[in-house]
Amino acid sequence: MTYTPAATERRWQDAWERARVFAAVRDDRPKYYVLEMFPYPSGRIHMGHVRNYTMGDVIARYKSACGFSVLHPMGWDAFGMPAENAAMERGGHPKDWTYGNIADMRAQMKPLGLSIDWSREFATCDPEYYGQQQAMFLDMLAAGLVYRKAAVVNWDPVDMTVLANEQVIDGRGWRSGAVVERRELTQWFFRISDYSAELLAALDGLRHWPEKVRIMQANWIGKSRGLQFAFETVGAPGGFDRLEVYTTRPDTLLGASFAAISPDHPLAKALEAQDPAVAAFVAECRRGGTSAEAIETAEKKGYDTGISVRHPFDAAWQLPVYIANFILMDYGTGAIFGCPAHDQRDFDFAIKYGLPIPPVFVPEGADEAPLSEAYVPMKSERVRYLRGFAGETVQTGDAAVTAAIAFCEDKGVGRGVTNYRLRDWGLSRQRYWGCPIPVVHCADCGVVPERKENLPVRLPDDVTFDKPGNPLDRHPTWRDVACPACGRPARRETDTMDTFVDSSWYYARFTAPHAATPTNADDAAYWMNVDQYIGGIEHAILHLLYSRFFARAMHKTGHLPAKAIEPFNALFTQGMVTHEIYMTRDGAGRAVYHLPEEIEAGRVKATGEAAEIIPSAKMSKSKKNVVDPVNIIQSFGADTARWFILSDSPPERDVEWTASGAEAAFRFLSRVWRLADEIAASTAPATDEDAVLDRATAKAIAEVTAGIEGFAFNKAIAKLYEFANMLGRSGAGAVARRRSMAIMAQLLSPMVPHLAEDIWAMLGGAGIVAQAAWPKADPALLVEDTVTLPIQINGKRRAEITVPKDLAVSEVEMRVLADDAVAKALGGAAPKKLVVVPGRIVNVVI
RNA sequence: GCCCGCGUGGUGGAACGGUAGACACAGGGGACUUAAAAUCCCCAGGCCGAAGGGCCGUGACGGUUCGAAUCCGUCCGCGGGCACCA
Repeated sequence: MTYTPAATERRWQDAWERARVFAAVRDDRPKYYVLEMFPYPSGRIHMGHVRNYTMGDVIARYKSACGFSVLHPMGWDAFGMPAENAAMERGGHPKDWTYGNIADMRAQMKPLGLSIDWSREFATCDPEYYGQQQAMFLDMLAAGLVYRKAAVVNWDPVDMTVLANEQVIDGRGWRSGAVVERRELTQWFFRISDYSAELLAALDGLRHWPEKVRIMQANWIGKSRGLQFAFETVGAPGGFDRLEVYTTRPDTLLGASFAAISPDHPLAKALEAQDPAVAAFVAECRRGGTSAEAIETAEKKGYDTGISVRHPFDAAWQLPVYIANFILMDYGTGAIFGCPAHDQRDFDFAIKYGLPIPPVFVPEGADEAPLSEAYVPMKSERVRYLRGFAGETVQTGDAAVTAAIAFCEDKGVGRGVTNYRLRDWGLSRQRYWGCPIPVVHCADCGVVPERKENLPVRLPDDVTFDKPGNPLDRHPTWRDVACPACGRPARRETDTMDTFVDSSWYYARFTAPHAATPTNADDAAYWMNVDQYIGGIEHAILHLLYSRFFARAMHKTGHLPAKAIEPFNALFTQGMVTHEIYMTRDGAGRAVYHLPEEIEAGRVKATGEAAEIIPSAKMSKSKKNVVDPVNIIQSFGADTARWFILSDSPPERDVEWTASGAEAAFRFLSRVWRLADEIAASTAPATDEDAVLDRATAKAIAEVTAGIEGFAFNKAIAKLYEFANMLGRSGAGAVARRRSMAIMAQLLSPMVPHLAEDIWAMLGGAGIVAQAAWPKADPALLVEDTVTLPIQINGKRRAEITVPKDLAVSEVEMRVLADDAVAKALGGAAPKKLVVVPGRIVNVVI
C-alpha cells in the first residue's frame, strides 16, 4: 500500500460535504468568523491564493475542532477593469468573461479541500449583491454621507476617456500614447474625512492588527496641528485681497521667503482667465497623471505671479506669490508660505528662483552659517532660535510650534487648526463594469435618487466595447429614463462605483448572503465581527480603511450593530509567493523567459541552452516564474501543496516555491502515511518507552497548538517533523504508538486534512477527524524536573550544568563556581559579577 | 519624492534581550540493491588544529547592556503603498 492522494482526497471532500461539516450554523456554541480577502476572478488560481486560503483553512479547521461554530465563506470581487479590457481585446461580454472565470476558479479551488461554506458564495457583480449596495448608497445619501463635487481625473485627449492611474505610463495614455491631462469632473464622494479623527483614534483599539498596518493608516490619515492665517495681498485681482495659508511650522514664519499656491487654487484660476502666460504655465502643470507619485517626482516648477503678500508681522515686508506645481489643492488651503531654510523642497525652490534663505534656528550650540541644504531636525529635538518670536530661545520644534500658535492667536493672526491629510473617497468611475450609481439627473428636479422598489438598477447587457469610453454613456434606452420624482424625461447617472465599495462590506453580506436587505440584524449580531481576517499587505491602507469607514456608515444607516464598526478583530497580512526566474536571450539580445517546467538542471529542456537564474521574485506571468496549483495538485495532491506552502517560511514573509521543496513535502507525507500503516498493523507489546513517547506526544500537542495560535505555521510544521521523526524511531508498544499516531492525525488535520482522515481511518478512529475535538496535552506530562543551564564567561558560552528545575539561585551560584571551566577561568579570584537568570542562563563576569 | 516593512549558513528559515543556525531543502559519505529509483543511517556556518579546543560570524558602521540577530542611531540593499490595479 502506498500514499495515493489523487485517489483519496476527492473521497474525503465528498465525505465532508455529505456530513455538511462546513455549513455555518447559528447555535449556542461560541462563533468564530474566519475570512480571507476574496479573490478577483482572473480565471486562474495562483499560489498566492493557495497560501492565503490554506492559512485561513488552518485557522477555520482548528477553531472548529476547538468547539467554535465557524463561518468560513468565499466569494468573488468580480467588478473591475480587467473584464472590460478583455472585452475590448478579445470581444465578448464582461459578464460572460467574469462568470466563466468564476466557474473555472471555483473548480480549481475545490480540490484544495478548503473548509468553506460554499452555500454562502456570491459575486459582487450579482445583481442581488449590487442591488443591496445601491440600497445602502441611497440610505447613505439620505444620511448625508455622500455628496457631489468636482475632482480631477486623468483625461486621455485622444481616446476622449478617463484613465486609471495604472493606465498612465510616464504621463501618457497606455493605448493612445497621448500626453494625459488633469481634467475636472463632477463626481460622487463619501464623507470619509468626517471620520478622520475617529478612524485615527480607533486604531489604538485594534490590538490584534499588525503594528505596521496601524502606523501606515495613521500616517495616511495624517493628523497635523498647525496655524491657518491669511496674508494680505498686494496687486491681486478683485475678491482676492486675502490669501489663506496653512502651515505646520508657524515657528518658522520669520524665515518665510515666498508664498505659493496650487495650480488649481481659485486665485490661479482667476489669473489664468486673464493672463495667457499664467494659462500656459497652469496648462503645463496639468499635464501628466493625477497620482501623488507623478506629482511629487515631477520637476518642481513655479511661476511668479507678480502678486505679493504682506508678512503678518510686518506690513512693509512683502513676499512674492508663485504658482507651484507641487502644491496640492486637496491639502490644507491649497496655499503655503515657503521657508527654504527648513524644508528641502522649499530650499530647492528658493535656489532655483533666487529667493533668500534666512535660517530660523540652528543646532543647539552652533552658530549661524550659510546652508547648503535645508536644516530639518526632528520636531522633538532642541534647537536655538535666531529668528524666533514665541517661547524660549532654545526649545524643541514642538514647543516652538505650540508657542507660535498661541502667540499668533493672541495677536489675531490666524488660528490653530487640526488638519487631516485624508481626503473624501471619490467613488465615481466612468466605466461600465461596476455597480451603477442609483440616481437620475432631471433638468427640473436635479439629482433624484432612484426609488428603492426599482432596485437593482441593472447593468444593461446589450453593450459593445469597440469604442473607448463608457458604453453606458452611449446607451440611449438605458440612459434615458423618466424622472422618479416628476416623471419627465431625465438621464440616468452613467458613472458606476469604485470597486472598493464592493469590497467594503462583503464581509457583512456573508453573514446573510441572500437576505432581502443588505444585512439581517440577527445574523449580523451573531456572526460579526470577523475574528480573523487574512490578506495581503498591499491592502494595508485603502481597502482596510474604506472598510472601517463603511462599517461605520452602515451602522449609521442601520445596517450593522454598533459592535461592528470595527469589522475586523484581528488582521494577518501574509507575504507573497515567489519563484526563481529563468531567462535566456534571443538573437537580438532580448530577454526570453521560461516556465519552471521547461527547465531541467539549469538548462532549457527543449534546446539544452543554459538559463540565467534570476533570484526569487513575485510570481508573475510576464516573467513566467509561475507554478500552477492545478498541476501541483494533480502531481502530488492538495495536501502536498498545502503542506509545502505553509512549511517553508513564516506566514507574514514571502515564501519561495521550489520544486524540490514540494517533492520533499510529498515524501514526508508519504512517510507519515507509511508510518501510520505500519503502526496500524503493529502488535508490539508495551515497553518502558511508552512513557517517553507519551511525554513527547504531550509536548507535540502543546507546541503545535502554540504554533497555530501564534500564526506560526512554519514552526508548527517543524514540530510535526520532530514528532514524526520521534514516533518513527520510538520503540514504544503498539498501543502507545497508535495513541500518538491518532494525535498526529489530529495535529496534522488543519494543514493536511485529507491525509489526516486517511490516518484516522487506518487507526480505526471514530467518525472523521474534521469533527473530532482538538487534543489537549496532559499538563503533568509537560513538566521537566531538570534544566540545563549554559554558563557564559564574559558573555561567551564556555560550559553548562544540569540542575534541578527549582534549585535556589544561591545553590546554582555555588555549583557554577565549582565548575571546572569556571574555576580555571577564575584562577582563584572572585568573579566581578555573577548573573543568574533562573532556568535560562548564567554569566560569570571576570 | 513621501510613508511602512524586511536583511541570519550554499538555500528557506529557528532563536521571552540569555547556548545563533531548531526543522527542512540542496550537497557529501554510508547501508540495502546485479544496478538504478525508493527507503534507512551519518556529516555539514567559516577559518585554524591530529584532537581536546580556539578564533570569527546574523547587510555595514557606531551605541546601550553582565549579555544584542533581537533595543537605539546613521548608512546600504530589497520589497509594499501613494487615493481610478485589485
